[in-house]
Amino acid sequence: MIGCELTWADSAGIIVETEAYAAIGDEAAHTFLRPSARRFVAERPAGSLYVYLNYGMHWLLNFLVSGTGARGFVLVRALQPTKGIDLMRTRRGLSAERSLCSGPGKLTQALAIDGSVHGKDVFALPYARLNATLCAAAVETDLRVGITKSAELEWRFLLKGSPYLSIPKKETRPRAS
DNA sequence: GATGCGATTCAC
DNA sequence: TGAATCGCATCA
Repeated sequence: MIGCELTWADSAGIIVETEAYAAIGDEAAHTFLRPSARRFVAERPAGSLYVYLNYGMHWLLNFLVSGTGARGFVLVRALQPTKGIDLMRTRRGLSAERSLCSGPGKLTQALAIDGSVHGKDVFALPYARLNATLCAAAVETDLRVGITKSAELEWRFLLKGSPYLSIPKKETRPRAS
């Protein structure tokens, strides 16, 4: 999904950062502890939006996805704003384009996404659209952010070199001698 | 019912 | 570094 443009009503952005959460065996995923999340995976089609309130204040946007034999969620963590940027500035209460969508809670605020769309099929929403814009996006992986369980998995995906990431890739720089 | 804990963000 | 703030799971 890195490099795809997410259009949401009046605003849009290119997805530059995501994280994967597996429905089975991933201790950091909601499915690991929550029956409601497991039911969601079992009952809904791929493309369903899983939107939940984090820390009591931030809406986080996930897509239910289906792979070869495995299902799970893709958390959208950062966008490069492309449309409705002034609208985003108003919703975010700041002007720096770099900061409008550089975090999972920031981008939902910028796009005005909240729990009212939880469970909806993104392909059935008239005002939502997901389309590829980059044919050969350079994708890097990194450890997931803010995770304590199953923390060793490199399931964060980044558009290489993008200035719109929530956090830059943790570099394994060669030790100075 | 009470308690604890986050897939975060922002100000100090 | 800490506060804001709420849904869900767990336990009494």
